[in-house]
Amino acid sequence: MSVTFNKRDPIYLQVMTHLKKQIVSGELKPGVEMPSRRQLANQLKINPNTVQRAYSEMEEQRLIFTEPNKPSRISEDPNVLNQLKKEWLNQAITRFVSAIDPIDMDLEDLMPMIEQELANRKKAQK
Amino acid sequence: MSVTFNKRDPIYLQVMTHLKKQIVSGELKPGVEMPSRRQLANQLKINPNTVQRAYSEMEEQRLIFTEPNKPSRISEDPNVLNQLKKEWLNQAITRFVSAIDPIDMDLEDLMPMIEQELANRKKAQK
DNA sequence: CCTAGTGTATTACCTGCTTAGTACACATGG
DNA sequence: CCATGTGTACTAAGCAGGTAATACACTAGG
Repeated sequence: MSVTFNKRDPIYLQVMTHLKKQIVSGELKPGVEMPSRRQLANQLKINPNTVQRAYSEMEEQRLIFTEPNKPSRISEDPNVLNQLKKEWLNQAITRFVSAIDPIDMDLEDLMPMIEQELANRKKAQK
Repeated sequence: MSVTFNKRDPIYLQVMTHLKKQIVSGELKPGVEMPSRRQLANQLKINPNTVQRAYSEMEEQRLIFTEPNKPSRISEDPNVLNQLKKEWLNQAITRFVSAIDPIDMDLEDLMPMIEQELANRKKAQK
């Protein structure tokens, strides 16, 4: 796992977003163990407290759960996971439409640009 | 002009985004006078310095220009304006694709949701 | 002339984020 | 039994960025 942080947003939020993305994509499956706070902090070159903040907020959102003295794990509750995907998708669309709205272009003309960008991503992935 | 600010992002950035949006949409036409720093600040219930910061950054980006002791005005340079639209569109698509990428859905299935959201916006606009 | 309105500049304050340093309870493996 | 690794909690410090208060130079209009 590697993340490139921007300077604007708080690190703990970027970590959360990164993890949520992995949950949505299925990279992080329900029930799977998360890296420990200290491990992840070491890996990302950040402070363990910052990871802790990300984790504890995700725990509040029921996305992960922690049994005493054991590594945190991804939630297995289908409701929670579906809700996450739902909100993730919803936010993506809302933001996109909000950005696209002031532009004088039809949706049909945007499609090819989106497909182009999707293709670029797959290319860069390998 | 009215804006609803979120608490996370700096106000001056939100003001910039708001103004850029208006430029992109054509609400703010080239050469038109901007509201004065104090006026806009008063209207948005924020500090004049915050507006000043937004304005001066937009001036650096050549989106507005200011003759001494006169209200700032929207740029009339077609290159600058086209560049803005280009970047705006580009960013919208990049962000959207980045958000949509981890989701296991085809573009065809997303289209109706986008159109739905677009319709909602027009409805709420009036 | 002088008041009110421009833009501009400087300074100080304040909040939030990050880091660091400890400390504690508990479980596990050697 | 003990060393190590979990999660958790608390405090302190510092840093950076955003915001606010104030003052200044200039212009236009009454």
